[in-house]
Amino acid sequence: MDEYIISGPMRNSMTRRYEPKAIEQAWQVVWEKDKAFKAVKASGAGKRYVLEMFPYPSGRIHMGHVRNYSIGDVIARFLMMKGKNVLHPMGWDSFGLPAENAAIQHGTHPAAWTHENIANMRKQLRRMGFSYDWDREVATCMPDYYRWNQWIFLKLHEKGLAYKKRSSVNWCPDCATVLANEQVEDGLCWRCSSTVEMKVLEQWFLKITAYADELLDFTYKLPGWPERVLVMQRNWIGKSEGAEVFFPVDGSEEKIRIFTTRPDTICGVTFMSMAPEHPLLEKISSKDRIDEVRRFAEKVKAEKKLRGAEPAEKEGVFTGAYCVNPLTGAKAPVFAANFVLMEYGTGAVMAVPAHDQRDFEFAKAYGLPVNAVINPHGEILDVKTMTAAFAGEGVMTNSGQFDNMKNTEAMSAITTHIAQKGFGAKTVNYKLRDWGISRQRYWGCPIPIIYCDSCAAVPVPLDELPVILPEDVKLTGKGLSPLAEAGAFINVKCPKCGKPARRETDTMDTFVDSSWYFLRYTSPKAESVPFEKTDADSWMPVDQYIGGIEHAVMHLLYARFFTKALRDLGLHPHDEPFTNLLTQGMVCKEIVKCPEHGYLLPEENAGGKCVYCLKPVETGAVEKMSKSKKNIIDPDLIIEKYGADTTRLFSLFAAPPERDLDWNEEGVEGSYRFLSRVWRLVDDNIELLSGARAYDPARDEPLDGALKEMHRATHKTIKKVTEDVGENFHFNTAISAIMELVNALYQFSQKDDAQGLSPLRGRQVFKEAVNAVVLMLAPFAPHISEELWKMLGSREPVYRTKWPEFNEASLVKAETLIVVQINGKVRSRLTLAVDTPEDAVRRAVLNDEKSAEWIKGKNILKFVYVPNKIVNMVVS
RNA sequence: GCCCGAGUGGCGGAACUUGGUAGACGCACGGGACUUAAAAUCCCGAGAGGGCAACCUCGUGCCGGUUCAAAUCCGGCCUCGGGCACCA
Repeated sequence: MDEYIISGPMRNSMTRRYEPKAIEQAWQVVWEKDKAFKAVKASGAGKRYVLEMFPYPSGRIHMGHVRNYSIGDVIARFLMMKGKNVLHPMGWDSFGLPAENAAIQHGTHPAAWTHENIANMRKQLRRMGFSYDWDREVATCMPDYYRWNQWIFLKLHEKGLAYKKRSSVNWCPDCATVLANEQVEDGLCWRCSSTVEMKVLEQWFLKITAYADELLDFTYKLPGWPERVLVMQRNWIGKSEGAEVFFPVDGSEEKIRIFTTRPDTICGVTFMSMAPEHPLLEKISSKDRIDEVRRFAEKVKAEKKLRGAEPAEKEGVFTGAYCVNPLTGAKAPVFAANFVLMEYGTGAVMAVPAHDQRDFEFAKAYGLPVNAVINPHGEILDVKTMTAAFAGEGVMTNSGQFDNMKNTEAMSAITTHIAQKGFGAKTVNYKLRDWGISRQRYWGCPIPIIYCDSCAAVPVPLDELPVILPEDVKLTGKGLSPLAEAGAFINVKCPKCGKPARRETDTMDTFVDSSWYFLRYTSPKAESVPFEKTDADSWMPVDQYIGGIEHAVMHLLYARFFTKALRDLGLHPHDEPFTNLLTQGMVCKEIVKCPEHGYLLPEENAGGKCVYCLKPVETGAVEKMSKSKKNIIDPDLIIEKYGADTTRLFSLFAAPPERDLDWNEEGVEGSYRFLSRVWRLVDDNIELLSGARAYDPARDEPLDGALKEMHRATHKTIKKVTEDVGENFHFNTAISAIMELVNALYQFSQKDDAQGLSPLRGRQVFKEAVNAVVLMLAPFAPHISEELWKMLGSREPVYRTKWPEFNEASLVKAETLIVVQINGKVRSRLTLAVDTPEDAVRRAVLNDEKSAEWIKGKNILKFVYVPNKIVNMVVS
């Protein structure tokens, strides 16, 4: 065998190369066979529910998934090793539009396409070695899941929290279908580029506004959420307190209802602005103005569509009507104005140009009067010279009995006055709208309602659930929703009167599916309830939720709403679903472009040249990986080349979780190199390691010299990694700490004298450190850890092994480095015994040659000593 | 416009929670060892400028402040990224 000695230090014929593929597959089989990650509630240990946002089964996982799930897996595996009862499930958000599009394009059935994708992605996730309890897998497109969507919908309907109303939707006349907001690009249909119209349709809504206050209040009770997500949710809910006031229309019985947050400015009203589509305009506009008002409304409607988000110039038309200020009796002209939104408040705004910038601009454009009612403290506003509205605080003026009050006090005084006089009342307004869940789509959860000519909208009886989505439908992408053409599905008998009736053909928004899946995971097989109360009670809330920031508002708000609504249905006792939220950054990569062939995939770039025309490529900005920019890396290719452990390790090492991560393959190689280095550390020293047990500071005699230092470094690293992983998710620094320890072990392993591996004690210290490295690596790179752990002679797999503990006494140093500053600049470094008293430190500094240079001939003004750390001597 | 977040070597990032050696760890780079050679591996070097050297000066977006001491705290500004955007 000797002729097969492999070159390199300390290699011998027993050496095994690090071959991730074989190891990883083998351990995945073991974990699966052992049901290693099955969540079982055992008494005594605390529960931890770790959850990553489940994926849409698009067909293949992408780097965003890899990152998201690697983060979750580190947390889950760490907690398992810490002895917690961990629930770590995975499933599929498997209803949605891409399945229908694929069906239309490729002639497959959405169900077949989806199931194939799930099978494929499940395989990919298993290849990554994530610690999921696969027995709890759910797929929202399966009847055993979506029947409970329907059940919950009916329960909400019973409570009046699901209702139907007319509302406008995006409508593509060419495709004859409704489009979601995100499918409208610059006012055009994303598929056929026709101009999208607004169409009024009957839609089902969920009354999320009933929970607006609670959803808002709890944003102040979620310390484990990133502040920016909470801020976004608060903005979205958009609560504002103010007053509702009625302005009678002069010469009419009609009253204009307005909402204002500034009742203090009511005496400064000089005109009224109303949304162009406000229904009252038809009634109050004068005969000679009505046509112009209508034309204006049409024009604004058309412009809104075209422009999308950009704000327009302020425009309006006079309606010919006047309203009467209920407080002052003054008359003010009524305008239809393009900046007033029908959707918010009451669709009508009292205009106070002196104290509102929009009203000010409008007044200037149309030559309307400006009337100041608040003076800034110590100043008097001059409406003739004002160039902008004054929106600050001040003292009331021109407001009759309220003059000389502070405007902040006048707000409530005037509101009270208005209420007493019956002109209006204090009110609260929200930007949050009820959630329209009707989708004219096939691949979604059918809404369990039957329409009967005699009984109207009748809920499907609970015992007839689920309403199964029929499989035999034509998918053309044209005409009506596929369900509307599925006769066998539509035609039913009315559950109430038995007469022929029709089923609802709309399906639910897929956000409904994802609003409670975390509850279903607690008892995924429950057959008579959406989830068992006892299971939800004990596993919920999710302790750590991890996902992309793109869900900051929609999904996370809907999930919070459902949690509260289901609580109020008595299904579980929790107020909030997710105690801690981690929003991970995007995975980005440099864009590569060929002057002739446009964006290039990484594999189309051969050493800086386009593979098609050999022209030099241009490299652009680092941007989020996307198919359209072609800056994507297929996780499978990376796993194939380097293994899952390397893929995981790199995605955790290259950046902290919240920050964007730039993908670069050299970095991946670095991670691979590190794992190989750990492998060799064990493999090259396997005989030494098998011949020794680990040093145990609790039982064994104390160490000194290099052995003590090695031992101390081990425990220092355990402390650092435990904190970084367990407390603040600083995975990148945790990994770098392990790297440092490995570097130190390489140094140590090369010392074969009494200060190294020569004495048995040295080998025991070495083994203690190597054991710690392997265990600490386990959450990041679990396969190699298992393999090395076995090589180190353990009979128990890592997943059943406890996380290493650090020993406080082992951290204690005999000597410490004192940095010496003179006038704030580092001039010397002294190594002194720990806890050397201050006067001894002072003497040491004065005796120190380097320091003395700088002190010589000067007066010592001050001596600052931070124990065991630093000295700063101020001299002059 | 408003609200967040971030600016540190050639690059990703560390130190910011708790003011105390700025640049850990990794990548890229340079040097050495091993090799017939290469790869791999192991070791060493490296913020910038100056000096033969010991060392010195400067240095965390900019300006100022607090402090014995500031990347870190405070005030003002600049740039980039994100979110909201006529919300009455």
